Amino acid sequence: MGGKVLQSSSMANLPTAKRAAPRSLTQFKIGPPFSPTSSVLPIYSSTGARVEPVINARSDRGFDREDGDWIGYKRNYFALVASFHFHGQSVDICSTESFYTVDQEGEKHQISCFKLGLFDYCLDTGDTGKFLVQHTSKRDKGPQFSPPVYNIVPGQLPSHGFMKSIANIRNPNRIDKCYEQFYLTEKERNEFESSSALASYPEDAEIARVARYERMQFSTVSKHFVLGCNRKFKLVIRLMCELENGETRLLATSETPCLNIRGRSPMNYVSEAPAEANKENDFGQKRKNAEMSPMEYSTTSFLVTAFRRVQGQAQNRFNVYSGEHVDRSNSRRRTQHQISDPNIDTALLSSPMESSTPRQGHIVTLKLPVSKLKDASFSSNQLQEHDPAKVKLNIDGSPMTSMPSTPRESNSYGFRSSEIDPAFLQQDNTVNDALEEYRKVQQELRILAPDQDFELDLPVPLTVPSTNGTSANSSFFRSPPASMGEPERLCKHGCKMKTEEHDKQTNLQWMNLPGVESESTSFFENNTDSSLMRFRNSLSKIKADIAPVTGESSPLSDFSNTYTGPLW
DNA sequence: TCCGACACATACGT
DNA sequence: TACGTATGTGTCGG
Repeated sequence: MGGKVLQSSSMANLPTAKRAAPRSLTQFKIGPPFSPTSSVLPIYSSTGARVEPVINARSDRGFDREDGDWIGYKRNYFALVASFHFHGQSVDICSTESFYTVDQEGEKHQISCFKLGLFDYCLDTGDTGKFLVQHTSKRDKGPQFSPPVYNIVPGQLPSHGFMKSIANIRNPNRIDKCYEQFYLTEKERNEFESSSALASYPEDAEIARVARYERMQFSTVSKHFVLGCNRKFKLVIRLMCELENGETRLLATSETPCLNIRGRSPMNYVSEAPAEANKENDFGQKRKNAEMSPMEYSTTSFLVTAFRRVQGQAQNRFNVYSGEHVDRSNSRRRTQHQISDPNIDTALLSSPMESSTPRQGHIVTLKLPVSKLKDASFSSNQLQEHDPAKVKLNIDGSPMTSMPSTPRESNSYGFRSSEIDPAFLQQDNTVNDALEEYRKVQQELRILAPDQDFELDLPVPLTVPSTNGTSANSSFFRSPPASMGEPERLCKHGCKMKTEEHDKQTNLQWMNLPGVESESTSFFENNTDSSLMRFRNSLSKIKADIAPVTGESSPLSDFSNTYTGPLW
């Protein structure tokens, strides 16, 4: 691990997964960085209709629930899958439809390609893109990469059970087949309408349906990882697009709740009795259960630009979000374990200057350079809340992942809809209710204050098409191209042995594994995404501002009671 | 105290 | 069932 330079373009030592021809890093390089005030841009189809992106993501390995906190270990791997789709649209929309966006200046830009990436965000320092590394299966002996940024089309998130079942496959045939679930085949990517988005995707780069991140670690190499001071993170999925001019823009983000990343130091166990932490070797590193535990965090395209206009609170983005993610995601743990209150915990850990814990204060104060002390002091009482609008997109992404990977609904290899994450399939009702509510309220706002611009960005996670989608007949769901030929069947000694019948049997057994059936992946248990709650709260504020002016009662008064179901 | 490097144990795929 | 591999983590030393 240590001492190795992060590689972004090498394909050496990767597993025997099916891969596209090597390509240059520049094809994956993110374009110019955002200006600090840039924000999430809307997406429109060629007809001018607004389409709402929904990000679905889940961690299948590497994080544990402990005393109400999410815990990860720097030494251990974590895994994550992410996909996106457009609300109410088929996942094959990119083969028939094109998209454009409109920037802050009102300028229209054609979208040539969608991209999706995984980024880290350090709540203690506000740093992003500095800590994640991806290993190959060779671990210390292999190279390390920055997490890749995928060229991606809409897709369906595979279930935890499915991901579990393919976590360690080594059979080349299975790997090949698996690869075809996660990436468009040659045939699929060649079947599109000339005016569609898919026509403008890079020809020489893979196109993913689902972004798969395996063997990920929070790097211990980073110089920024100072003495356990930076240990609270969020993982952020960003849906981006590449414009015709080559620039990259942000379209939506989804993030985890606060993750407490433990290193090997006893400092990372401050919420435990020191003696307890030191009982275990290597400073309390706990042996982890080998069972993969799922962790879900769906969603969000959100924004608050409207509130700036309506309420005149230009800085409200931060205020609106501040603390809310943390509070909501940890609401239950707070009542049960005060010591694990993320804010209290953070105050101790990230405030060396004010810490009442001699060990921490002593260590950090001694070793932190002045500049770092200055940086650390800001987080004495609160974390640096992640602001998706203030991201830097000039972070290189490795073009490679360690494994190929995602299931389609059904194909010639027998993948079934049960391998799609059930949570992904259950979003419709909740989200449709929210969407209807949103439209209703927006209409009200226009009536109440016609001279105001109430162009609210929809913050709700949106849904997959349930019945009217064309997935079943989509070119995205066809068999892999014959040109790929029949994979050579070899035994472990390299002999061509397996018969076709044997292969079928093997695949059937694989598909019938108990773990393959979908299981609950409700990781954040309806608390994951606070964007809808924020949205509703903010609408209420708008209502409160407007209602007195108009002096009329409004259905808006009942907004908070309109929808009482789970938000996500 | 941190962390790279190596070693070992165990689970799992074939 | 043997074998090889992936991964969690124990340990040493700089």
